[in-house]
Amino acid sequence: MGRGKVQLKRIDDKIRRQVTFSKRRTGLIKKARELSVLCGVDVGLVIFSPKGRLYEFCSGESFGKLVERYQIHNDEEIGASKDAGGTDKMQKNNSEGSGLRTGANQSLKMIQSDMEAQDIENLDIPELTQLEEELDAVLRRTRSRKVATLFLLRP
Amino acid sequence: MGRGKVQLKRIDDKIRRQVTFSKRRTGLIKKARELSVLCGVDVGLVIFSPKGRLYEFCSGESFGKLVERYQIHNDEEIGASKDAGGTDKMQKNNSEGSGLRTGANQSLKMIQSDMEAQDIENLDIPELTQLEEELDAVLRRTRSRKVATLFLLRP
DNA sequence: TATTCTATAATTAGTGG
DNA sequence: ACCACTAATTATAGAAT
Repeated sequence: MGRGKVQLKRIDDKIRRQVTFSKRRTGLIKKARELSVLCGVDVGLVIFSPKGRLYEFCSGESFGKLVERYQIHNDEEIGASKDAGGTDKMQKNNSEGSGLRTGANQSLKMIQSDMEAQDIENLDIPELTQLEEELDAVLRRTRSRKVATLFLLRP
Repeated sequence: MGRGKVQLKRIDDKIRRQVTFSKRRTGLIKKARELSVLCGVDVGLVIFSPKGRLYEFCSGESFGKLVERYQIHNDEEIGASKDAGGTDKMQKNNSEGSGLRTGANQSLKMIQSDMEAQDIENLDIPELTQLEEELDAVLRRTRSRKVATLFLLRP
């Protein structure tokens, strides 16, 4: 799917391999999501990068739950619904000229510095779990605020 | 990809849904294999059909092996989440005896203080949007790290 | 229900920023 | 390492089997 045909073997060139990894990983996750939505099925997908970083997609329940189901799949299955995926965005910068008001953007700055710190790499499971929950909560709050602002505080 | 455009919602017609499931499932597994081969990465994929049938793909070692490892850790570290069964937990034990290591939990503390601050209430739309994206990214990273840890850091 | 045909939609390899 | 572009490959919706 592109200018050249694809050979089913490991791409030698490191750069090209990384680029392909990035593109195809995104595409694969997208297709996993489409399958789960279009057909109403549960899909779990994990991708380990060469450096041990993990990318995952999971429709509905958590990956852990899916794994549990995997173990008992010979018996029967249950149904559930939720959403876990997301699009890959990760842009940074716009540090100063963004028109951010001081005082009000403390949260934002905290998150930014948090993202730059590599501390996450050193957290253990309980810490990661707790952080996950907290982030999830903050994200919900942020989205709520956003929607509320959009609907209620129009100029 | 076909005679008609695709709408990202569950296909109503049972027959069409099943046909699509069959085709896309095949395609998804093929693409998972291509990604793993082309880029030399490990990929695990599980698909539960509505009727409980399981389809899977796994590069390298079997998915079952990964699942076993996952389960071991799941029992050890977060076995408590089993009895709850729900998605919403939100306990806030973060005192100090929680076993959090100083240094490594900088991120966590930042988020915690962030949550306590009410600054989010004062952000405008662009700020909220940016914060939303950053949180989404951090959350994704956190979950990735968590699963990666579960899979890779066996004792 | 799965597979084949094939016109068309979707993905992506190569390229440049 | 990510974004946009575009040509070309690949996947697949619909129909038929």
